[in-house]
Amino acid sequence: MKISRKTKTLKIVLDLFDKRDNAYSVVELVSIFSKKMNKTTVYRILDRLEDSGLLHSFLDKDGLKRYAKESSIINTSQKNTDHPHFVCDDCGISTCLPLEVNIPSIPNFKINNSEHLYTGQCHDCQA
Amino acid sequence: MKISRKTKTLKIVLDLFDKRDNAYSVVELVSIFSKKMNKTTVYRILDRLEDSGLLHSFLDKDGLKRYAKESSIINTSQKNTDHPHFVCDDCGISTCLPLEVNIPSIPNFKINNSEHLYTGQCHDCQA
DNA sequence: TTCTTAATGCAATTGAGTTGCAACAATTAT
DNA sequence: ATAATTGTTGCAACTCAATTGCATTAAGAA
Repeated sequence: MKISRKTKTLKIVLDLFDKRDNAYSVVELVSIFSKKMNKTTVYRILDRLEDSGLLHSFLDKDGLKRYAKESSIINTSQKNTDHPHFVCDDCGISTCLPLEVNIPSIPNFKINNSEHLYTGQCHDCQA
Repeated sequence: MKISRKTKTLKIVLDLFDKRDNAYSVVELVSIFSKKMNKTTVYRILDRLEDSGLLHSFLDKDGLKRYAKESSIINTSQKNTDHPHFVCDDCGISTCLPLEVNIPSIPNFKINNSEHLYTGQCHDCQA
């Protein structure tokens, strides 16, 4: 799928992701944009942006969906979704980690996809 | 927390995990036991079993909580929760993978916990 | 400027998971 | 063995992220 119409709301969402490389939960985004667009619209725009390859998503420890720019990982020859993600237990900030993910080969299992989530403290939250 | 009372429903749940080493989603378990106990009871028993260290849990790709025996990983000197999990895209079967998980050290990040989820085809579902 | 249809807003709905509370039953004390 | 204690269960209601149907709006093409 491609983005067929550059609407006002779409630009607002893209602006945020252009400013920062963090990953945002949908809940956060709905709240951030609550005065500017409907919650359903947020969900649908994120969906579209993921389909079109501009964003990617993952689930955090609470099962909440988080989105980040597809390009927000620095070094990547690999498939972009296959990098680990980090979520700070304290402040909730969430980022893509510029790390290689090596998919193990396991007898009798054909692995198509992997998700790697790390949690802990980010730089600012370490005493 | 410890299991203080060995109730009938608790035994029913334990029996299932004793029989098979797979990981089950709570939704599956609620369905499996629907004639024998209330859905809330299933949730609470699983909670208790995890607290007491007999089960561990993780979230699958759909954000559904899955439980498996704490001992269902074969070789382990490491902390039990830190092994990868596999969920078959086709049949949904889910298992713990007997693999080492090496937690990377990343400047400015203190990592306390990691979750690793692989999806693809299990042995039976590969053509 | 008009037409086509993608995109939006709103309200209602779904589904996993949680909570309050009265009733029940596993263990402990008598 | 019986009664008292309190952990456990069932039920109904609820929370909250996410989805859906439908009428309305607006972006881009004709």
